[in-house]
Amino acid sequence: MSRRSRTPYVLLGLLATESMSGYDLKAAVGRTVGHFWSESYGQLYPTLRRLEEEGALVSRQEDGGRRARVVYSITPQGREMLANWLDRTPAPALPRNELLLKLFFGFFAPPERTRRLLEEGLARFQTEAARLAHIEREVREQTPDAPERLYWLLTIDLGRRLADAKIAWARAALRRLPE
Amino acid sequence: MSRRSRTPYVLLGLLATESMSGYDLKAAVGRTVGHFWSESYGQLYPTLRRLEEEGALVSRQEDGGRRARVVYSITPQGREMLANWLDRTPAPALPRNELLLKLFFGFFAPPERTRRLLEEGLARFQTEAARLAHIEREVREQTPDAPERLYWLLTIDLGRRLADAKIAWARAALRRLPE
DNA sequence: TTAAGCATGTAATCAGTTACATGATTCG
DNA sequence: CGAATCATGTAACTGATTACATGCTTAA
Repeated sequence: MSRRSRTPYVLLGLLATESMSGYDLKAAVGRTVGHFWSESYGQLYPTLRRLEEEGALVSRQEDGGRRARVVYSITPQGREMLANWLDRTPAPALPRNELLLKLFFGFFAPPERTRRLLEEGLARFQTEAARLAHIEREVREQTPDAPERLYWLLTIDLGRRLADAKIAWARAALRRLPE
Repeated sequence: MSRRSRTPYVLLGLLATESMSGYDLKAAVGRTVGHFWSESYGQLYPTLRRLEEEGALVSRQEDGGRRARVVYSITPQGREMLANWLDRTPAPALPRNELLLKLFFGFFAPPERTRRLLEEGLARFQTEAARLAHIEREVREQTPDAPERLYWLLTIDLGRRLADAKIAWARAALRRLPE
């Protein structure tokens, strides 16, 4: 079910706070929702065009010194489309975790290989935890009065808890592994 | 990177323990790796055929009473293919979490809607935690001597820790939400 | 008899990534 | 001057789901 793309809503959501170009949007996705979402140009630009055709966005050329950019702004219809999507309960995503898949079949690999799998995972989880801690500090310091801030912090909080849980798990798993 | 399908390896991995039909494999995926992986018939059957063409699997017809089934067994080449995949470090998956996406844009929805989002999430996380606890009991009771058991339990352990972290987060988030 | 489960498969469709193409501007 | 960054896009490909098609067997 729900094989509908969510790309339109990511773009509408970000543009609901601030007008931006496609290029800016790509960067904004990475900066703001990057720890739980991603978008590629190949989806982004065609979606922007489609949303404008549907009246959810309007664009204006902007050329000040640098290369001409196309800045998109959300329309009332766009806000309605966003609100409509927010009102629907998200379908649970089909899970896909390749690390766990390899671990599950770990019996068929040399033990030291599985050990390394977990060690590499642990390193990634630690990097992720540090990154989220950094982002949280930034949000707390740099946007003390943004009304969206609570929601941003809540998503970061889950990210941190999940990263911490993965770190604790990887450490425990390494202790339980043979050799 | 790594847009290669992992379907072949899921099938090889399951068949490395026990020969099965495509129908059985679909059920086995749900039963064993279902909490972090999924496969559809549309991927499964063509992949089985391809793997047999490549010499990684062999099939035999089996008709005992019920409808004829095609049972697949892994070959030495298949085991090598599996080992080869296990030896490679998995690429980190691009994250996609629709619940967090909706929460991130929660400022643009009525507060009670965001509250419900979290309540529904909490309910799902609790169901998931209970399901994993049940699976763990089953594995501990029913397969006390399977050599793969440690690896199965490790994947379940992460699932439980993540579910618990999500539950704690959702409760805390509900307390921080306005209204 | 009829519904549920066993069993295998294909066609249509789509979402999404990657690689490629192009060119301006800015900074070291 | 060259590299990095700004900026916008398209084409090719493929992974994957969903819906559909078919028909047998078994138990209520």
